[in-house]
Amino acid sequence: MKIASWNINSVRARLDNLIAWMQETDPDVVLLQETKCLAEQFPREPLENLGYTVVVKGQKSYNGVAILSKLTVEDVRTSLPGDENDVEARYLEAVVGGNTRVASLYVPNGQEVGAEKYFYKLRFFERLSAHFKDVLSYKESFVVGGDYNVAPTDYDVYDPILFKNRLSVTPQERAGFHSLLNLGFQDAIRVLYPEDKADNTALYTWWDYRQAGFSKNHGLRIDHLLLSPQAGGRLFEAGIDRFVRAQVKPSDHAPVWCVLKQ
DNA sequence: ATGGTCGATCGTCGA
Repeated sequence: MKIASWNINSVRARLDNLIAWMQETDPDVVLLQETKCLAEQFPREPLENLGYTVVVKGQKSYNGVAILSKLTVEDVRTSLPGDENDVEARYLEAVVGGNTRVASLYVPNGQEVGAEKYFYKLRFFERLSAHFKDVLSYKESFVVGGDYNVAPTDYDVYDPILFKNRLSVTPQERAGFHSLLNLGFQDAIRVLYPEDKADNTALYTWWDYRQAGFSKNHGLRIDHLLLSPQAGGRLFEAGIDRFVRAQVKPSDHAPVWCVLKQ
């Protein structure tokens, strides 16, 4: 089972890129973030024509997450518990293929360290921890793919000195991400590409559109696939489809994917 | 250096 996650930065602006990438890489399940449209504006039909069931949590202009699956889809959940006043479309969960629960996650960017949105981001991690504590008690494997907007360590940052205490790398944000690992999740990329052995500059998933970030490889690793212990035991392969970021009219993020046995 | 480049939407916000 191949599961891929991609912050697409508008599914309507990027539909051709999405279809070409899916035809080339043939994932069973795709987790999308920043689809940036209402559910009724989502381009379902061309994706259904490729053989995928399409599940959407939409929002006008901002955010938006989706799950595309060639496998059966059951038990869909469309929001993250813990704040009934939060209407932002950032979380979608479903069971695919009967034995694997997946979630498409778009953690708040945080805007600026200390801003109101920054604290919303930190609270969002607390809500994720509380919800995942529950989900990890279920029988099926659980894979959470998405844009976490956190570079977990300095190995995930092209210039750690420049980035010191900036958004996405503050100790508080990293603690939020790490609290998920402490629940028992594994970071799929780091299981197969450990920090001390890998070419960490090849593992970035986001590059700023501005100042030619991609051509200079000024990147961050902020998109992740977290695997429950059961899912971790099935891990066979993982990678980042960096070539997608080099194409015409790209998203500022590259997809991250993993293959689980069975 | 407080810029720069995108997308949604159409002046400006969010990233």
